[in-house]
Amino acid sequence: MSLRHAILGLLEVQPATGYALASRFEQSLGSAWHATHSQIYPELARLLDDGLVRVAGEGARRSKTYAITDEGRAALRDWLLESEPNRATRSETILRWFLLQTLPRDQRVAALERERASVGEQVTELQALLEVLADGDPHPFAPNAELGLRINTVMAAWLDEQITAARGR
Amino acid sequence: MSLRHAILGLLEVQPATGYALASRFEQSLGSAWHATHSQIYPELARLLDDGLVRVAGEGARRSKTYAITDEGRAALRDWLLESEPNRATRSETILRWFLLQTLPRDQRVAALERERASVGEQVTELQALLEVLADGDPHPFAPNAELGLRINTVMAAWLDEQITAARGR
DNA sequence: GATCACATGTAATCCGTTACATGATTGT
DNA sequence: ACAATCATGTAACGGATTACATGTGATC
Repeated sequence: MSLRHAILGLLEVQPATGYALASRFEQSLGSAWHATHSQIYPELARLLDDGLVRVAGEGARRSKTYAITDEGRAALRDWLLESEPNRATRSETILRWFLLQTLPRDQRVAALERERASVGEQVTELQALLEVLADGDPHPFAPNAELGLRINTVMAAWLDEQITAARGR
Repeated sequence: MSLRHAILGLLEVQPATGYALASRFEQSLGSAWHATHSQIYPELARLLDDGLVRVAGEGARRSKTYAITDEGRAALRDWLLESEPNRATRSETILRWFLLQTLPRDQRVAALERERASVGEQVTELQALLEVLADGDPHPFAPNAELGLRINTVMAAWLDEQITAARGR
């Protein structure tokens, strides 16, 4: 149940509304896990039911701000330290790259070049994000962007090599 | 529908039984996509229904060997070249690493060290696999292991830095 | 007054995991 | 005989995506 713990982690940093969680998900955890409001709201209701979060305040536009409880903190800690990690990863992007190797040379080169451009954009975005983060006060999830940037950098280098290899025949 | 195209990609390399596909999934595509026989068999039935694969032969133990059809090749090519890629990634491992930053220092260091050991093992396995692949005749999916190795290497370096940073306070 | 961003929910469908269930062949 | 591996399937459940649906507050 990763969604549950991702939400607890975000709330541990700071209380938030469901809506705010949806955006922070993308900003902070986007390169590792993804969720939209239609998953987040029902899960918040379940977390409330289980006493792992509480409603810390209600604001404008019927908004409810949720905060993690001590029980929630214990559940997060337990998951991080006691549970057996699931090491599986899922990346449709990388699956595509692998399957491109079944295509004829010219089609493969063209597709690899499009992928390379896309990863280049990703790298640029992450570099910009890191500069913003370097200015503001230190954010607990700042290292996430750094890891994302480095992974994207090796992916770009791999694509470059694949392009060179596919062209050079 | 990534599963469908992953199967088509594996069959494009070589015809196989559902059982063989399940093992090749792990070997060749494991670091990008994961599937077990309970997904593979029903999907093969659907692919057969849609004319994207055919039964190329039946062998011992009621086994059926499937091969990709021209229609299947066209569907794979279309997906790779014409469809909008889904760039989302999902890694419970990296999510964990991010959430570890919510833990107190000593617990965080211990957990990071366990993660570091696990990535170290992964790196060793991939290096061994690459040596095996370097011997045999060139396999279309050999570059996959190389990318996996490089990503794991930057992850190991990142963990090392996190450990140093967490200790040094 | 219109539009945009904030804000919350549900329903239908699809995909993935885990568990159940069975049988054939090979090697010891 | 027995165990391991090969081989194929189904069922139940849970998680994720997409679509539907509605309302509030701020800004132009």
